[in-house]
Amino acid sequence: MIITLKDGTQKEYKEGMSVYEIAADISEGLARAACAGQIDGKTVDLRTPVTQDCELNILTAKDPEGLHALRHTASHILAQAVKRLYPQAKVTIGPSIDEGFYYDFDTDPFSREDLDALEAEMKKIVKEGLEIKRFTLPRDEAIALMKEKYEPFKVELIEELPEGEEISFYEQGEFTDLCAGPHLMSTKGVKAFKLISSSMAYWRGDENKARLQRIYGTAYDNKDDLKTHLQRLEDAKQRDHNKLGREMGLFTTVDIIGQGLPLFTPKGTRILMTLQRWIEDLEDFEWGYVRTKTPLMAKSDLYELSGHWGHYKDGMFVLGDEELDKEVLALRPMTCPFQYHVYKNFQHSYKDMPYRMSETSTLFRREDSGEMHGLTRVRQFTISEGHLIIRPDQTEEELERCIDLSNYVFKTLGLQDDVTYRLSKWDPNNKDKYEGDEEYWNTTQDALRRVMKEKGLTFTEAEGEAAFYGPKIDIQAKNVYGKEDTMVTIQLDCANGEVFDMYYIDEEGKKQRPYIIHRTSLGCYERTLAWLIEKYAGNLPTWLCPEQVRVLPISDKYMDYARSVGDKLKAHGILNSVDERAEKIGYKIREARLERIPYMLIVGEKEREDGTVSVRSRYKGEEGAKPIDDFIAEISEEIRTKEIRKIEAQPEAK
RNA sequence: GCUACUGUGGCUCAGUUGGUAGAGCAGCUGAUUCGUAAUCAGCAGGUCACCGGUUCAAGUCCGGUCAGUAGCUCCA
Repeated sequence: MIITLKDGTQKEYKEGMSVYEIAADISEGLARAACAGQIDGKTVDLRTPVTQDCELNILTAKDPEGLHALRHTASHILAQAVKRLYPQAKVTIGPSIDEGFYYDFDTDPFSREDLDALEAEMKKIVKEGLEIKRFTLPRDEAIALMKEKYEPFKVELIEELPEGEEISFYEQGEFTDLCAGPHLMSTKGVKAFKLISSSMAYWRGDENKARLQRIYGTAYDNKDDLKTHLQRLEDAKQRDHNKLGREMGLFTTVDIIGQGLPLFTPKGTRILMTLQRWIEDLEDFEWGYVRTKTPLMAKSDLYELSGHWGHYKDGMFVLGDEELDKEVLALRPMTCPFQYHVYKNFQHSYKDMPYRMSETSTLFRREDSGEMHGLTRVRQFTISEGHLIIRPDQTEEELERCIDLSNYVFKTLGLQDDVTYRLSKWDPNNKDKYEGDEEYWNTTQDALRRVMKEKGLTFTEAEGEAAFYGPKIDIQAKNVYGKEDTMVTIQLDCANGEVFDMYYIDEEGKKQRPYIIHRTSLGCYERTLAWLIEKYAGNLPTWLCPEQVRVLPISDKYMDYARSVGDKLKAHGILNSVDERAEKIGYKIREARLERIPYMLIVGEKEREDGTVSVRSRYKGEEGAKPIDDFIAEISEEIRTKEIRKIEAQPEAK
């Protein structure tokens, strides 16, 4: 058979040679580095026999799939170490993930000391250089083997495999695990690894099932990559908005006020207001929205009609007792039905459509106590909410415009490269959670999919992530720890027009049902602020800074001039303060840098005489003296265009 | 909500086997009036998250509550 390698060279081999044998034939070094193979684009185990002409690629830890195999092997080594130190522990599953691997065990919780001991045991196993052997068994024998080893979770997994499926096992020394592979040839290939943390996880992600102990780790084929990875985790902690945002004095939380209820300081509020004013003006003046202001609470009757009472009551703050009180109110977890009633207040013609409503909307959601995190998951938050009441024929055009708007917003904030798109679908196996039938969901999901394809977006599809009334386009972003959050959501809803008896008058004077698009443009302000802090490590673009310029007089002889500079900046709408303290100029500069002020204007005798300011910026460092009006013109332009400038002179970390 | 860990002045931390709180930074006051990454001195600030228990004695031990962190589950 003829094998075509990655570089295009062709070689002839005897039929049935394994991927590993071919790698060994190419070079010893390649065989040593090999983690997996790829036959005609399909990732395979190194032990896989090659039976016909094909394109063969030997994957090493430099390839993502190769690294996955290595980490998967690392997870098996972990499992083996756990079985050695805790023979009563039951193994479950242990896949590789983007950042490393994990393995879930049914056993007692692990402490950090336990993890260190396991790490030491893993090092031993790696050093033992155990050969990893693969074998397959028919179903009953596979079950028998796992029963013999008292591994009930594995038995359950095998029982669920479809009839006739090849059931493979990997064996290394005394440890055998049910596994589809691929794996390295020997445990010694896992050259650098670290156990990161342990925590609880539910068997099959179901909170009613067994509680397992999950150990997270990461692994590489060399120590340098591991070191880089661990360093990156450290650096990420420094950018964590929950730490940095507090350090910068943007927000705080107070025990006695409650969980998930952040307080914004004047500085933090300034940033939020800058964002909010920008979004409101953008929507109202450029994107054809009308603004509403609707109540923060409503009678339970409203939520009963909207379906939230049935689907979401546990997530709402309910005021009053249904049993005792005549009237029960609830704080709103969304704005939908409120805006529907604004629409219903007027009779609309087909010519008025689309009717695009927007609201800077504060919402309340009773998140479980373990769910809160910094500014990204809170109980009270404000979003750039909006509902577009549209004719069905306008669906695609309006969906596209919603995507365009949020793309424009992200681009302006410099965040467009960090987002991924997701089509959030219903779960056909869990119909109770959703309103509407199969046909409704297929039609609406198809519409969203079509729009995303037309926009040329790459996106993933996720079952069970839809709203109960319709599917969503979710725009996702990751925080510094790699955890994903929804930043913007665009939802198609063809059902609530009927539920709320909304209509418009068509060309023939007849009533027609509109469709509804639920959408955000920037999403949640708190969450966006968190994202910005992490993205820019606190060094926000000038237009978003709560203090854009600080005026630093050399001594208080020049204080009057400094104040006049400050006033002049203020008159031009430039946020600034004058440092009036009797401190050395070097000290004042240091303070301003630590506070991440983009521009410092230093004024003294020379400046007072010739009407200039000495500019020091975080972008260019020392910029020299220039006329104050020139500086104002420059910074005004930067703010007006919302320019994102790359910071060259990094402020010193504390 | 679940599991583990954590909780000392605004921030970062110290506090030995339980003997009754300490530093740096920030703050305030005074002095210094200064040319580009920390001027000097002094002062003030804590019922050691909260509640209860053990003890002659608890920041230190035990229980509960609240809050924080990671992960799980959830996120209309």
